[in-house]
Amino acid sequence: MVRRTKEEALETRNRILDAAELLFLEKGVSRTSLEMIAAAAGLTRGAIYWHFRNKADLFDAMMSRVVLPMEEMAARASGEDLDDPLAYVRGCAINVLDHLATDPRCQRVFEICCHKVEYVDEMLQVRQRHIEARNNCLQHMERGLRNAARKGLLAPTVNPQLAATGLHALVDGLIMNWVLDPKHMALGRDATALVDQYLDALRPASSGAAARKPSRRPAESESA
Amino acid sequence: MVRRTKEEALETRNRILDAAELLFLEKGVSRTSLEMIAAAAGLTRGAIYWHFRNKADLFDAMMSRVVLPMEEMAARASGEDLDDPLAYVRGCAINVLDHLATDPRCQRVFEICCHKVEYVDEMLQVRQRHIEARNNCLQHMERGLRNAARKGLLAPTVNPQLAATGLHALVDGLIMNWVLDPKHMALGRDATALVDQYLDALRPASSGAAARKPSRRPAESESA
DNA sequence: TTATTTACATACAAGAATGTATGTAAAGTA
DNA sequence: TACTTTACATACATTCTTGTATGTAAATAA
Repeated sequence: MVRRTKEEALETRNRILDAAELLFLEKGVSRTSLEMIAAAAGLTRGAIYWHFRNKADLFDAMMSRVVLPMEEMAARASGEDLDDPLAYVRGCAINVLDHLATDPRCQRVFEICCHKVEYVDEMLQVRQRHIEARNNCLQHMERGLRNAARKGLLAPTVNPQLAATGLHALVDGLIMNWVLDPKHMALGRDATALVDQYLDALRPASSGAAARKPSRRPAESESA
Repeated sequence: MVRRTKEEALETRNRILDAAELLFLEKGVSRTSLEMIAAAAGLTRGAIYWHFRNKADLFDAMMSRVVLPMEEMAARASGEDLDDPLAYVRGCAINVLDHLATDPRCQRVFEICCHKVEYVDEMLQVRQRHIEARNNCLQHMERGLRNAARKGLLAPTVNPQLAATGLHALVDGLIMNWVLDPKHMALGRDATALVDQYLDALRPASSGAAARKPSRRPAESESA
């Protein structure tokens, strides 16, 4: 057998992850054998066991290719020192939705982790990671909204914690529903309007919607 | 072997479904063998194959015990002729959340269909059923909001279709997040406030929040 | 009462997946 | 150059699971 150089080995690793991604998407994680993945990548199971401890480890690596960049993105944007915390929160929400709407790999992996895997045993740690990422996201949002409230950018009746929970649930719900059935709704088109609609409602009556940058309004449905 | 009467057979069937529900929750659907389910119900696989064609059929029956009542509930409430369509929409959203928050079987089954099953092959029909139920729910909501708009209960800037999408995503997101980590948030407590916060934002500026029945506001977080 | 069907239990056949152990040729290293 | 390690491939043993076929005793029907 021709032994590969380090670069080629890394390429092999990525070929494995690519093959796994497609097969997980099509067959589900538990019905995809390592044999199938190896064959799809033009290898044998030996190669997979060299690069990964087992299927859970492989799954984790596949997830990381998509999740790590997003977590880093979230970590970089502290949003503490911005003079418009609401714009930061808005950017967070819209960035995620836009990224999902435009990146095919992100779409595949989201579909897999939403509908093609069972969170039991070793997979529970993936779920735990999801929970922690969510809590982190919620904290960022709540802090942003709290800052906004302090600057008088929110109506005094608004509870920042509740508003953060609501906004996060809205974005999460949009993601889930779009992943469930992408052709039912134009995520890239409506996402901005939906987030803005939610955020506008939090603003004090005086400022209205004028405080943010304009966004396209989606066309009214043609049904009666 | 003592052959059972019809009632006893139906009891057996329910025992199988109960056992499956608990095992699916604990082990995930694909890692739960029919042998395990049979043993947990004090039976053998023969009994399961008598009552169900295969695991997918059993899973479907388990889902139906929870989903059928909810679908019937949704079907009964047309909401067409109510003089307050907004109250109908509000009731829809809050009922689902309340039901989830109080019914343990609903909680288990939601957890299973959200995180313990892979939607591939035969399971795809379960997913399709989910999509159709969602579309139906969205239609009801949109019609309710459209009626509300006609009666001047909504601000003229509100797009009923978009608002329905948003409200549904909000409720869906709340469900998903609560199922993901029930102890992180008090669904029964905050659900009402979150739905009301969303719906209040849709009302014309004049009517404000006074148009609906009062609801408890959750306590402000104690953090700085 | 006899015959039939029901509601299961038991037995069988057969594949499929995993983990590990071992083989191997080339890349890297001293 | 000789040795070691890398990056895989191959082979093996074992365990699970499914579907079906068949057995059977009691309930039900005629």
